Parts: sequence; C-alpha cells; structure tokens
Amino acid sequence: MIASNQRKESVRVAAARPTIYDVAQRARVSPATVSKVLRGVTTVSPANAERVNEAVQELSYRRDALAANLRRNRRAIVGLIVPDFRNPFFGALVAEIERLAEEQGFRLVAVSSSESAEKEAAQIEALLDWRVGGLIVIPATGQLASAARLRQEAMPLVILDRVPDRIPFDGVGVDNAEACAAMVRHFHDLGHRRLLVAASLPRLPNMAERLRGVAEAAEALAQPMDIETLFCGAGLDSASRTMARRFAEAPLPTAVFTLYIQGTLAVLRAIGAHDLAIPGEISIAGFDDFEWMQVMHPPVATVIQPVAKLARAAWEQLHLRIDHPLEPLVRRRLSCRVEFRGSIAAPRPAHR
Amino acid sequence: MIASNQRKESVRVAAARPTIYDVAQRARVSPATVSKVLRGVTTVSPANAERVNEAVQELSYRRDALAANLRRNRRAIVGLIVPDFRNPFFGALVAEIERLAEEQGFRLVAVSSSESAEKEAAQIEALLDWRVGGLIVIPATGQLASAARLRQEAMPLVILDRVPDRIPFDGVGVDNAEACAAMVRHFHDLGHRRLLVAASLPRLPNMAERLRGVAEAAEALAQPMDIETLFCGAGLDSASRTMARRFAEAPLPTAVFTLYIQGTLAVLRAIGAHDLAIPGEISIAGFDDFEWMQVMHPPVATVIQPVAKLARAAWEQLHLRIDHPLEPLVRRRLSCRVEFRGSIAAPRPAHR
DNA sequence: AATCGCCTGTAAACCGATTTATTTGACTTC
DNA sequence: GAAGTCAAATAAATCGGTTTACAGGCGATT
Repeated sequence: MIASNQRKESVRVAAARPTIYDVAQRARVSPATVSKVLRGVTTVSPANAERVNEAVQELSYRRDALAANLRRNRRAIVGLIVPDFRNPFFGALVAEIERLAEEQGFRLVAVSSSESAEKEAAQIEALLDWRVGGLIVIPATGQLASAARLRQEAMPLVILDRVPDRIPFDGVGVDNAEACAAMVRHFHDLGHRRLLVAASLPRLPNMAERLRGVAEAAEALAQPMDIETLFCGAGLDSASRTMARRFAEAPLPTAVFTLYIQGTLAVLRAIGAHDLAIPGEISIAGFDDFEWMQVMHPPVATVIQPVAKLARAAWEQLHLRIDHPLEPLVRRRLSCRVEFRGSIAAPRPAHR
Repeated sequence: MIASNQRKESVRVAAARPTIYDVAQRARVSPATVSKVLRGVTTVSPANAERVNEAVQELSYRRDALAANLRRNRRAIVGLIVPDFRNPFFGALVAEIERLAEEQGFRLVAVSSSESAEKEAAQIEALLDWRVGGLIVIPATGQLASAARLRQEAMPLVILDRVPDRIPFDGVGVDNAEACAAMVRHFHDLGHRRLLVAASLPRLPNMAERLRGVAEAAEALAQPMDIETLFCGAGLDSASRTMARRFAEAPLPTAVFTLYIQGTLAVLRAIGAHDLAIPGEISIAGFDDFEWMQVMHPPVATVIQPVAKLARAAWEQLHLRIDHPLEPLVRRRLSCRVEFRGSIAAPRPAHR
C-alpha cells in the first residue's frame, strides 16, 4: 500500500513516537492525507478526516515540529536577542513575547548577547543556522553589526527598545524624549535648578533619545537649569565608581535623573554613602519600573515603559513582516507613563 | 555524478543558502565525505578534507542545525523551563546555562511556566514535540505533573532549585536547610526571641526545606525562640496583603526572615507603611541576592545562592545524563553563603 | 453518451543533513 | 601474479514530515 518511506514495524521499539505513517496506516489513508488533515487543509472528505483524527487520538500522535518545517526554508521559530537576561525589564519582554508567539504557533528562542556586539553577531549567525522565520533584536550597540547580513538573507526583523535612527528594519520603542522632557519639566517646576543626569553610553539609541529629550526640555524652561550629564557605563560596577567620584565633589545637584537601572542603583549607593536624605537633601528619579522601587522608603519616582504593549507591538510587527516582506518599513513609538513618587520634592531653600 | 537528491541549479535563486551538495560539487567529493569532514570524522584523506574546507570557506557554507539532527531522534537542543523570566535569579540561571550549553554545541530553548503546573505541562509537551535532547526544569509546583510522561519518553532531565524528595530524576539545588539554620542561629545569638518567617507556599520543595532548616535550628537553640510562620503566596500582591494584615496586629516580631523575594519586598513595604526603623526597631533578612538589596539603606542581609555554580552543576549533570542514560540518579546540594548585613542588629532592650 | 471540469486521494519527490552498506583502490602477503 | 587486508570514498537509504503532480471518480454540460 505505502511503498516508499515505509517503516518496518518489526524493528520499532515500544517507546518510539508514532509518525504520520503509523497514523495513515491506522486510518487506512495515505500519509499525504494525514498531513492535509493535520494542517487543516479542507480538501479531505469528512469521513477520512474523522478517521485520521481518531487514529491521532488513539496513537496519541504529535507532530514533529521541526520535521514539519523542514521543507520550507524558514521554520516556525522566531529568535529574540536580549542584552541581558538578568534585567527584569528584558525578562518581562521575553515572557510576554513568548506568550504571544506561542499563541500563533511559533516557538520563541530567546538568547542573550551579554551587551556585546560580537556575541550578538554570533547569536545572529547561530539563529540563522536554525533557519528562524524571524528575529526580534534589542541591539547590544547602536549599530547592529549584522545588518547587512540580515538584509542579504531577507530575514524579517524587528528592532526593539534600542532603535537606531537610520536602519532598514522595522522598529518598536518608546517615546524616550517625550518622557524625559516631562520629568525634567517636573523637576524645574518644583524649583530644582541643578540637575544631574546619568546615562550609560551615548552610543545606545535610546540613551541618545533620552538625553535629547532632557536637552530639548531644558531649553524650553521658564527658568534656566544647570544640567550636568554623566556617562557611567553599562555595568553596575562602573556606574557606582563614576557616581561615587562625582558625589565626592561639590557642588552636589539638588536632583538626579538616572536614565537606566544601573545608574539608579549607583546613585542610591552614593546617596547612602554620603548619608543624604531623599527627598529632603536630594531628589531622584529613574527609568523603568522595578518592584523594589515601590517598596523603597520613599518610593523612587520613575519613567514607566509599557512593557506588555512593547512586546505586543514588536511581535505583531514581526508577524506582519513575516507574512508581507515587501510592505514599507514601520516605526512605532509608544508613550511612557511618568510616575512622580515620594523620592521627588522641592529642593530645600538653602540649596536653591 | 551525484544522482539522487541533486539540486537543479537552474532554479536556485542567488539568496538561497548553499547545502552540502553544493560544497561537495565544488570540492569534487561526495556529500557523505563533506558530512564526515564537517563532523570531524577522521577517515578522510587530508587532501580531501582540505578541499572541503576550502569549499566551505568559498561558499561561506553553514550547516543547517536542524537537518543535521533530523536523523537521530534527539536534537542538539535542550529545554529549560523556569517559573518566571522576570525574576533575575532565574534570569541569571538562564544566562549561565545558555552559555554552558552553547559551549558544548547545544542550543538552549528557555521557556516559562508562569508558576503554573498546567502551563508547565504544556511547555513540556511542546518541548517534547521539538524532540529536545534533554530538559532542565525548575518545577512550578512540588510535583512535576509530567513526570510519568517524561520517564516514558526516557527524557534526560535535571530538576533544578525546587527539588522534590522522591522523584526519579537527577536533582540540583542548594542546602536550603543549612543556610536557613545559620540565619536563625544568628538572630538568636544577637538576642532576638520573636522571629517571623515568611514563606510562599508549603508545597514548594525548597520552601519546605527552608522551613525545616528554621525549625531544626530553633529546637537546638540555647534560649527558646518564638517562631511564627506566615504563608504569603507566590505573587507580590498576595504577599503584600498577607504581610500588611500581619503587621496590623501586635505583638510585632523583633526580626523577620523572608524566604523568597516577594516576601522580602512585602515586608519592606509593610515596614515602610508602619514607619519602623531597620534595624533599630526590626531586623530583616531575605533569600537570594539582588543588586538593590545592597544599595538599600541599610543593606538587606540575605542568603546568597551560588547561581553560577548551580547553573554549571545542572548543565553538567544533564550533559552526563544525555550521554549515560542508565547511570544511577544523582542529587547535588551546593551550599549558600549567608551574608549578615546592616539590616540585622540586636533587638532593643525594650523589645526583649 | 461523450466531454469537461472539479474534487479527493495518493505516489513520489523533496527539505538537508546523517548513516549504512557497498565499492574502490592501494598495499601486503604468499 | 593472485588473493587478502584495510582504509577511504560514495551511492543510497533514512529521519518525519510537506508538496507536487497526477490519477480516478463523479456530476454537470452539451
């Protein structure tokens, strides 16, 4: 009946998984018909479809997800490259995108670049080897070194969070400039005139945007404000060192706005070391909302990125791009919520 | 020359990736020889190996990782199931295991169970569909519902972190009881006589062990100690509610030992709400080391799990199990470092 | 009744590698 | 010089599905 590819039942061990050939045999149809039923192709008689479904049940057959995609040159896998799994902001993105991808029958393979461009390139190569159907990348640097390679492979790709200005891929991020501007205006309106802004690295697009937002807001303020920008590096160690050095000098700012999590941790450490009162002697605000910020005493004001919406926007854009490779590029910017908490207050008159 | 499986060059588009057939043709050898060279099999003449490597270079050929594993029924993929990507403790485990697996030529597919046994079972089924070569699971509950299914598939599996007592799989975790006992003794020796211990759910094996460590230490103390155990649930919301309820009642403990991160956050929130001084009015200690704990003022004492060592132990055990399915089961317990920080002090005399 | 088109169903090719079984050829040995 | 040995090379089968191309059956149209 079934000539080629036929299994020799004699050598099958009990534990081996059934294949479509087993299902076909049991349902007394051809493997091609089984395949059709499994893929939901309608050109199958109801009677046959029924028998196939029964056989699937009885054998508790499950399709080999990889073999099923072998013949097309793109698999139902999407890759996600994050800079660091230990950052809960990225963790939340991973969790959310995984959920969404799964709903559409895609498997998410999340890998990390460890904030290194070389590792990122290697991960991209590895994912290309797995013939992923698409990629979501939070670039380690502003430039995405493998851009040319990815275009050559015509790989559907969405850049998330750190979206460079000119790059021929879809991008999803937040309105960094707007959020930071709002925070600066708030400091100004409370009477702060000396603000320290801590960024990680100027080459990260989102950092650049946040700094731009700070600068633009500063120019439009009613009263002039002295804004000092400090680049503290990506890691907590370097951020702590840089911040400690700054806090050893006078004059101290009346407020600090840290544009990334390690900066926020570093400034808290420095403030602790100098035994300054928050917000009495110094006000602080951070970026991204972590649970511990709300249990601090006082709670730390921050810019809250809409994580779930970011994840959804990135996934939907990728899904669209996979189905329609030739549509024009899309840039999406979601807006943040700026939450003013107890860590911000008017500066003491003495400090004015 | 090559009869079956031969590509028709005419229909090849430029962007398509080269296959071993392309490499074979260019190197003027058979695809089987190319395969041998790629896998490092030595029964190839140096001259041929050289030509194959050249051809690989010239075509910039990369092997299809999935197709390469198609013929064996286990792929060079290992799955990792974590309860929650947003917890940096799990995030660090993911990052570390990914790195180790990659070194050995395995791809890690990390997925989350969202702390739900049903989701966990579904994820396990999905990973089985991908014919993963092995699994590392941090179970959502104490029981690992799919245990029978996994044994039936003879799936190499290592249980990590939350290791049940009797389960027929390898297990890697920390010495929870010992670490907790040390912390309890420390509280005792400082003079604390009323300790609140906050756990998430009694059914989690690691929680049970931690509680057992607390109880055993308590019995062996020189002076009797009043130990109150509070189950606060897994999420931050439920933990906060339960903790707030407890703090509304007298008498308050002189010290709190929280056995999981959400508990620590919850107790910090409750202490903030009641405006208690740490460690003046109440001492606290937590479990797991997060960066923010050290920048708190005072820094939060905690039990530090050796994350990197845990990851390495789990990976090495899995790798071993993949190669030797029949070796006897292994249980590994790594010891924690108990770090006494500024959040612990002797209780005020009035509270004694 | 013959022709046409449509709908089902299936054999066989295919995806890109690995693996088995066989062939080839160089080199010994008698 | 024939037979035997061994290593290297390769044709073909294989993994588990999808897809193509075609065959057969049926009803509608002429």
